[in-house]
Amino acid sequence: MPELPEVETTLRGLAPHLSGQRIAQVIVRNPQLRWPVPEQLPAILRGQTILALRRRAKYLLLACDSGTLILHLGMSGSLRVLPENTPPEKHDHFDLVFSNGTLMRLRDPRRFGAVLWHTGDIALHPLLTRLGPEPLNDEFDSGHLYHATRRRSAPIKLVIMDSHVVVGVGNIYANEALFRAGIRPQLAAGKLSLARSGKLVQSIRETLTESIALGGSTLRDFVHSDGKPGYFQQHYWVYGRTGEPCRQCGNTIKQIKQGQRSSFYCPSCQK
DNA sequence: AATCTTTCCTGCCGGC
DNA sequence: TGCCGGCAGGAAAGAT
Repeated sequence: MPELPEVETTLRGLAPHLSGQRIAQVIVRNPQLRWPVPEQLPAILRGQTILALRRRAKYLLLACDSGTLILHLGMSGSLRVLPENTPPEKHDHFDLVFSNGTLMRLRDPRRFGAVLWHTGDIALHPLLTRLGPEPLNDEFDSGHLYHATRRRSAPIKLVIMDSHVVVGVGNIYANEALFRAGIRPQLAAGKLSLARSGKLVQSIRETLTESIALGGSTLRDFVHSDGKPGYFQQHYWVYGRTGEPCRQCGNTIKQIKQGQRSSFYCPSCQK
């Protein structure tokens, strides 16, 4: 499911096909996503050029002539570039059709994704203003995490998944990063030492960076792909491995529930 | 029927 | 008393 590495991979796959393209037509087959796709959007976007693409948290931002198109993949969304006459399938809700004969198509079976439009400074959009730092930027460091966790009784796993603390850490990578850092998911965040904050920051960075690198290998198939772009198999240390032996020490991986989500950890490697 | 995925929102609680 | 932040729980759709 789209976590930050998948979104970053999608961005890198889309960028060469979309930047500089003129939008000839916008097709909204089902506007009922997480929020309704703005009714005026097709009229607004027609004739505009995509100037640049970037990512903030798990939002894809397409800068156009008069504003920014905001895309979110939710839990099940995917984007791909196709020839413009490609027939849509059941969950294909939104197309940007370009004047070069291609289109960008959003498929989202569970419809928790979003297509929104913002004029003016994109950093001021309500969804973006209160976000914490990007996990791969320098401002996300041991001091930041240490300060963000002081006097917090919530489990550390929930705090690193809090987008006000740091963006882009979803359930899979939260579990993997905590294993890598040797920290139990249920540790009260306020009890994390400065040194362990640094270790966790580094672990989050490495976990995401390795996953993005893995995703890069799928870029070749981005256009005309039948598979899900940016969705790749990988070798998890703990995620989904309940009852299996720890790859590091051989003890049994445990599963618990935190904030209605599954957490996985090795009771001997993580303290 | 339960589970999984993201993230915003509601409501309760305690502190000042 | 009112406001604030922290936190738990709930909600959305569909495949399995």
